[in-house]
Order: sequence, then structure tokens, then C-alpha cells
Amino acid sequence: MSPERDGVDLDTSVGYLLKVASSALRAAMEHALRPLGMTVTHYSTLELLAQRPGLSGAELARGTFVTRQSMHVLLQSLEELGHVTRPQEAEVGRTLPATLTPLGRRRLALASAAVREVEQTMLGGLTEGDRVEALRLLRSMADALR
Amino acid sequence: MSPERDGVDLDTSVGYLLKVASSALRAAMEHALRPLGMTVTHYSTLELLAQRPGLSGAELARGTFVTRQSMHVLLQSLEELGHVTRPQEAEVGRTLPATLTPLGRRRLALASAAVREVEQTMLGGLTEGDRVEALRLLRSMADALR
DNA sequence: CACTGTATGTCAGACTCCTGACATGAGTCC
DNA sequence: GGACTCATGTCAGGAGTCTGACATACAGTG
Repeated sequence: MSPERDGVDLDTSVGYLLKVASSALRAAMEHALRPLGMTVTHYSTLELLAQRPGLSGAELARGTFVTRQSMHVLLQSLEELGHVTRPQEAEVGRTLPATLTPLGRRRLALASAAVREVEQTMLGGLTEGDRVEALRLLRSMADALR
Repeated sequence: MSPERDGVDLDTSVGYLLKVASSALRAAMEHALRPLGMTVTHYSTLELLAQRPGLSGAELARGTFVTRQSMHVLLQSLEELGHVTRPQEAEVGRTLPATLTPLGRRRLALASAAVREVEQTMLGGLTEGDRVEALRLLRSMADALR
């Protein structure tokens, strides 16, 4: 049954299951956001911007786990869509603080509801205690990797 | 402190922390595998193939969460590197079972050790009970999303 | 047997995201 | 004040992955 080789057993590897769960979540989010005409990357940026208004492109990039070059083009499309606005020039330094437009806020509200529903589905088999425990464990893992 | 808007609170969102932990793990794996000249995708394929020898390209694709088109080109490069072999033509149907070569097995052994070290680091702050609990919670989440 | 459905391997094009590079602005140390 | 370091925004090019499409092979159904 169990493999004799000195490798990683997929079924008992936290790392692999982390990948499995994360991939399943992303796929479910894509499926839920598609009818709204929004991608996961767009949603992630808008959500982060809603919680931390005025974030710069580089800061948004770090928060959504993409490079600042990718966030650069992402913000351009979000500005074209009228979801986000940025000042023409920086007041101090080079940082251009981004903020949600009213339209962006409305679109985000719809997307956020859809994503919340996905998350509820994901947590369906867990108790409230499990949920708290999951937060603790995931935080510990992320912190341990710096 | 806590945002008034009816959105998702990032710090208490299991979904967001799942993404955080997963991204941190992938970055750590990339960093650990780079000195060995191996990418995370290559490693994942080899590891899966070691546990389930004879898997077809389509099956490998599903197990590593890429499309079978991507796995197709991936297998081509792994064959060029001499890590993997596939028969010229299928015995039955169209499936071409892939297997590790001795070289592929040796390269995987090194990579597997490096990745195991990363996973140990990730689990550094957790007890053995925590580890078992993490497996249960992650499995539940993945299953709930189908 | 023919027909339908499903799964595979493969090719082509498009898209996303990344790596590399450059210029600019702010802070630090001498 | 000048040199160094760091962070940011931006542009160009490339590597990896995806979507779309096609041909083929098997299983099930009438």
C-alpha cells in the first residue's frame, strides 16, 4: 500500500494538500466570478484595495502575490474599466496611491458576495472551532516560511 | 480597526490565508529547487510519477493541476532531459504510460530531499497533533469544493 | 453493426505573468 | 553637498500556461 521509496507520500503531505485545497479554491472562485465578468486577479486587487485604500501599485503587488510589473498592467485595465483611480503624479516620492471608484465598489460588492459563498461551501464540513483552528495552522505555516 | 464594509476580512479569511500559505510554500520550493536546476512543475510531475508509475499524460496533468496540453510540452522536456520515458505507441487505446528513468529517479531523490526540508520548516511551529489536524482540515476543504 | 459519448494525444494561437532593465525620487552616511 | 542604498513606476522581451480545435480509440446503447 504505502510506497517503499524514501520520498514524499502525497496523501499525508501537508504541502501537497495545501496545493490541492488552494487549487480547488481558485477554480471555484474562477467559476463563481465568471458570470460577473471578473477574474480572480481583478477581484483580489479590488478586495485588497477596499480594505487598505490608498495602497501603491507595489504594495498591491505584494498583497496579491504578483510582481509589480504585472500589477502595473492590471491597474491599467482596472482604470480603463473605471473601477480604480490614481492621481496623475505623485505628491511625494513616486508612489501613486490607488482608490476604488463608486463603480468599482459596486462591482466588488457583487464579486465579494459570490466569493463569500464559495468560502462558505469550502468550510461546510467544518465546525466554528475548526475554522479558528485552520486560521491558526495556516498562519503558523506561512510565518514559518518567513 | 476592523473595516465597516460588508466585505471579506483578509486577516480572518481562511481562503486568503490558504493563498498566503500556498504562495509562501511555492516560493520556498522554487528557492530550494533552483540550485538543483529544477522547477516546481518538473518536480511535481516526477514526484507524482514516482508514486504512481505508468500514469498517462492526462492523468499526470490532473494530478499536478495543469492542462494536459501543458503536461504534453512538459513531458517532452522531461524526455529530452532523460528523466522520463514513454513508449512510441500505445498498447491499448491512446494512452502512453510514462515511467521514470534511473537518472530521473536520482534527480528526484535530491529534489525530494530539498522539498522535504522546506516542508519541515513550514511545520516547524506545529506539534504532531497539529500536523494531523491540518491534514484533516485541508482534506475537508478540498472535498467540500468537489 | 452504426451511433453516441467520453478520453486521450497533439498542434496552433493567444494570453498571462515573469525576468531584466532603466530612470526617478527619498532617505542615510560620510 | 555628494555617494550610496532602497523603493517605486514603467518599458521591453521571453517563458510558461491556457483556450480552441482536430483526429483517434474505446465503451455503451439502440
